Amino acid sequence: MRDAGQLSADLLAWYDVNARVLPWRTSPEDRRAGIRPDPYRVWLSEVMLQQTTVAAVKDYFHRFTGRWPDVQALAAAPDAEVMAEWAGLGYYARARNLLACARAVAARGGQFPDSREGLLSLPGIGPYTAAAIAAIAWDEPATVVDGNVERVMARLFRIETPLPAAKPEMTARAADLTPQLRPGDHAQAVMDLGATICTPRSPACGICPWMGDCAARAAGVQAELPRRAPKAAKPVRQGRLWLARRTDGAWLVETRPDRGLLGGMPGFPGDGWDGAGGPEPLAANWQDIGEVRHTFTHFHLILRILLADVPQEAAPDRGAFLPRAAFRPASLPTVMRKAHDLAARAVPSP
DNA sequence: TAAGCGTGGGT
DNA sequence: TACCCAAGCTT
Repeated sequence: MRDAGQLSADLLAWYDVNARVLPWRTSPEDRRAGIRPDPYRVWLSEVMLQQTTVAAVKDYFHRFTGRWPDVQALAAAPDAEVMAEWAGLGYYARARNLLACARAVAARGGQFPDSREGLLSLPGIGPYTAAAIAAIAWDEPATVVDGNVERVMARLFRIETPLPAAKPEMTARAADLTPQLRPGDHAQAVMDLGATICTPRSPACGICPWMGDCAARAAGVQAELPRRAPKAAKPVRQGRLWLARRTDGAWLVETRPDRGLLGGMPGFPGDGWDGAGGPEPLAANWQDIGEVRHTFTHFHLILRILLADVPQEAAPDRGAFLPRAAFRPASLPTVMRKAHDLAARAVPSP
């Protein structure tokens, strides 16, 4: 295999031609002119991209930056508005940490820390995101290791050790490859390579700039790497969700606890499936209108949906009625939106 | 350290 | 269909 300098040079040449055009990236002309991207946009995109596909992030990124163009604007936003804008993207702790981080940065004058250590101390910024900001926004020779980099390193160096045990070795290999020249472009180039050529299945080795260097390719095992420890089967949980609709069209909604599943998000009162539920929120003529199936990261969920039309003076024990004009299904987490959609189809609104 | 934490698209 | 997995972080 050639040395690290040759590998990085070929990768950067490939990237100069094949870099993906993404909303949070600067244009090729700006890159050639040495213009760095806005750290706020780099940070926001990196947090959104944690365990989330580029396709899913794009619209959210546009809405967030359109509404909150800088970190001070985001820091000043009400919690509920940010959570509502994040609804549907998942991993809602990210949104809570995003706001906490924005407010910490705003409190220090709106400047993100320029060191990896400083970035790591902020909420929601871990080893990957700190390195990504340092490399992409500051052009520091930080080594980013995400799922793409793990896969590329596993194949290039034929690392047979399963993840996550192999992560330290992959990090070390990736660090060896990180150049002093254009480290930010290098970091993005490895990720683009993993996303577009060195893909999980059917990698396009024939057009890979590292084809001749790849140990897994030489051995014909590229499609089998990286190996992973077997995953535990998802259990099935069952429970109920109560959807109370007032005669004026208001829905009974409660804000979930900050910690735990769907933390900080609005939802319909439930029981028996999330450890945060309770008894039915009010006495009513509940009608079982069907079930909602939803899969979370670590369990399958089957929910019976109970719907009731209740009088204007109904006084719930849990949650509060959200007026029709203020109720937007798009501001609910997906499982709750599914339940609402079922109810809206089941019985015509008053 | 390992579990908890969402969702949507691809195969 | 069922499974994989995606620019991970927190506790």
